[in-house]
Amino acid sequence: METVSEILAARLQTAFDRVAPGADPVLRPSERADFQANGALALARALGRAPRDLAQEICAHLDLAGVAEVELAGAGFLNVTLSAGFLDERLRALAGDARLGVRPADPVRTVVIDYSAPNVAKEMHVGHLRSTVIGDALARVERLVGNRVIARNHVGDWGTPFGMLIEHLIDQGEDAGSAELAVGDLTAFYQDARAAFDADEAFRERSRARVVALQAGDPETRRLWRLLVDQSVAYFSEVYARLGVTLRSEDIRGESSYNDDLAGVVADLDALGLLVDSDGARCVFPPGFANRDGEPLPLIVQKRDGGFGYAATDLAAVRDRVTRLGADTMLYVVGTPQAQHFSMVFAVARLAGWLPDAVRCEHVAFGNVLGADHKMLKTRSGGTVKLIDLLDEAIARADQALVERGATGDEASRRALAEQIARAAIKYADLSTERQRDYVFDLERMVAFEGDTGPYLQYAHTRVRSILRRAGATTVAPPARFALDEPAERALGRALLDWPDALAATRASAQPHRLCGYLFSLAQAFTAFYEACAVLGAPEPVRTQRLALCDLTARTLAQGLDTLGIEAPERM
RNA sequence: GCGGCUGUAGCUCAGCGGAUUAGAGCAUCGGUCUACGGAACCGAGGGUCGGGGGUUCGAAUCCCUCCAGCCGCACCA
Repeated sequence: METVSEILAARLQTAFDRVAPGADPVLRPSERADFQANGALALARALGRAPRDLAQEICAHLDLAGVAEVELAGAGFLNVTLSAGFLDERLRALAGDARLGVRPADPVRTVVIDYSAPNVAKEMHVGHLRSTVIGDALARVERLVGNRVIARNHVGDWGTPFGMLIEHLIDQGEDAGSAELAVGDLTAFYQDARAAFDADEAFRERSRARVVALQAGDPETRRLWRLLVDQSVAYFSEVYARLGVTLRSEDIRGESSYNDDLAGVVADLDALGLLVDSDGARCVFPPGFANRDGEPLPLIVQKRDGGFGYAATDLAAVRDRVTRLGADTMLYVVGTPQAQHFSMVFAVARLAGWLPDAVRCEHVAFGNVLGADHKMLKTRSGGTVKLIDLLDEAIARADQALVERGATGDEASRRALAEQIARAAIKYADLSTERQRDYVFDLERMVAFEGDTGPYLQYAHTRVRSILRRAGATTVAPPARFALDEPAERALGRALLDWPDALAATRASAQPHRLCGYLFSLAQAFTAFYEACAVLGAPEPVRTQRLALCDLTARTLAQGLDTLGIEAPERM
């Protein structure tokens, strides 16, 4: 079904086109009405006319019969107030739509989302939290609209550290070593390897030789490497499961999976005449990038020693995703520090013709997670914070809160609920800020049930569900009409109709915090309605109408939370 | 030095070129209760939107400049 804003936009466009073809009506949500169209003001300047007169003229061409009332206000704003009949019609359509007004993508597009990207034999820490949580939310958003989503987990599984890691595995004994990795004690494993490397010249020598053997494809070395990778992947899968993240092991395409393509990337760049030899390194100099001395900045695809840089891997991945996967959109959910790197990689890919203009390719950058001191989040001893420790801490706090509030039921189900709340707390806190900013990690606030938090949204959902449970009906009959006589009813109805637009805004900007903001305002609209309007005790036909509003609210909240990767429990 | 990101209420954050009082949440203070979960709701106080210029009828929003913080700037990913 068409969304409310689409219907309005189309009608307004028609009117504006009559006055100035192609002029943007500048339709926006309004605090003074349901929507406002500000386009007349900008247009007035372009045409050298008086804004109010122009707005008046547009108004005369505007046909909103059966949709809304328009009022000319201020300097030339068009205030749009949706009519009761129109709201009724749209809500009845919404109530009968299993998709809650979200149109399936047509045509279906292929969206490749690169996210999470932990390193083999290294702990998953807070640095991976944002990529994992944001990427997974974006993947869910795309799936919801019906696009074909291909998740790519660009795991760090290659490079010089693996010589050292494999030698350490040998020293430790395969069984002991892999056991340590399997239980997720990756920090110790990596640090011990590092310590040996730093302390022992013989170990260093072996490590270097091991890297050579690995790259040469020595079978025994590859077997040991595979062991490291497999153990780590098993651990990652566990973390994803506990976090409620949809990444599967099939989504993993480690850096190593592009090894066979790297020589081809270099050769093709060379054939295209883009390759420049600089101090022995083979580089591409995309225009518009300068180093600290103002010289052109290279993207190094092949190092002086013949090894390939990560730029080569990223270029190979771009090519693979465009040509083999057929990507229409590619999102890279990677931290902000890599902005320049990605912008160079994309620029080179475009130069080489591997990235057609029609393919949207975007670095979905995000800021750091900070501690209470506003510095990068670290443990008290200064180490990195394990992702899983963060989750455990949140679970403990959520569980404690449940106990304090006298949660009933057995310990196992309470614990399960605490885990749902903890996931909601952590994910919502991460997703609800504009992603480019750094944000302060404060468990106390995140787990709180008050305010703009994940648990508050879950709670709002349980309250709606409670009403529906008491009503006893498994399916709520759509009313013959939504009267919406109470202001709180009307506000809730309006909020429900906005869901597809909120989703669209989230997609266009790759900003999950828009979805969070929408859900929070929906929850607030519901609680205001809840305070003002009795549902079960209301006389018919109001009761049926209000029950339908409750049903839509419950479905929208649950759907919205699910799209953020957050569960919506029935009770809490 | 060049480039990027950030700077909005005591704290954490929204804010789409617009309309008297720049919004939320938390915290503070004051209210609301026999409906359906008070883990709620309503209200109040609290802001030179980092500073200064400029464009505009109109700027937190666009442009310039300065300040502060973080990050990047050739063979680690």
